[in-house]
Amino acid sequence: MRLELAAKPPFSLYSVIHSHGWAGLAPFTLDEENNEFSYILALENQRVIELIFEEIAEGVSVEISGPVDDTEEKEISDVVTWMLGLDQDFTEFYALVKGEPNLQNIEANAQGRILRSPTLYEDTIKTILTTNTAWSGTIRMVDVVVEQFGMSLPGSNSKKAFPDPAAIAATDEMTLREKTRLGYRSPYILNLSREIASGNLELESLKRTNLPVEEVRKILLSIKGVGSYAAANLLILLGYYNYLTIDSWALKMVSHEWYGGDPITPTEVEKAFEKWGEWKGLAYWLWDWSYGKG
DNA sequence: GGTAGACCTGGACGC
DNA sequence: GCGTCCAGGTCTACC
Repeated sequence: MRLELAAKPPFSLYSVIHSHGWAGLAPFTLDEENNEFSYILALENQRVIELIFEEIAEGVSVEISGPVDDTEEKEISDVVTWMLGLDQDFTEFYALVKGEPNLQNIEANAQGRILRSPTLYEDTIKTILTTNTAWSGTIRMVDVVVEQFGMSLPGSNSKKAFPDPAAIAATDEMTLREKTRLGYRSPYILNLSREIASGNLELESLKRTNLPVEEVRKILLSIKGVGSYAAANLLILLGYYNYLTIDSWALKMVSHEWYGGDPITPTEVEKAFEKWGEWKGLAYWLWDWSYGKG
């Protein structure tokens, strides 16, 4: 079955896919050579399907593995709209950054949407697995979590969906450590899964809350394993751009760009992007780091 | 409120 | 081969 969904213009599936490294993490699959981008999704009724995305003039088309009923179609439509940010509007941001050399062509390339997972739970796990490790380590850890705890796509042993909180909550820390080699991150992942599975933490409600950004950040920071960097990353995925994802890379880039390579602190990074106000997180995210490119 | 030091793991690097 | 270092941070104890 094929589903066509409209996006607020301008839209570029390529820009969403390449907005950060998420497209390279399971259960996303990105085949640049054959121009194929897909995701294995577990529906609320526990049915596992594959979604293959393709850009069309109005937005995106989604090829779904097998027939779906009306309820499933509505769920898929909502999930894809969230993942690709089809309803997001960056008009104000484009107007604000017009004329900034390091943010040129942002509107022409339809940049601004950041690829999301279907659930904030999945994005939180993945964000925790990016901390204090190389990117290759993140790929390995996400792979093994999906492989060990995800449900299989019917007819395929290799294609699996991202596990729901209950699937991980049911295990114990020793087993999780042995199966996944997540190291000290294991208790963080287990704790988060159990809090959500038990109903103590309604993480997904943050996707549609009216709470001020500071309150949302406090909730995110209350999760073990989520510090200032991880919280800023999740806030950007949620559509709040008030905080910067200040990691070791940010310190290196800003030091080179504005401080002659001298050692700096997060305060200097904040100062460097203060002028972009509530859009500063996105301005930092999309900044053209000539040093980094070299 | 600020800051060392420890933390799992696996890949890169030097010898 | 083997040992050491460290990577897109966070937590905790201590001051």
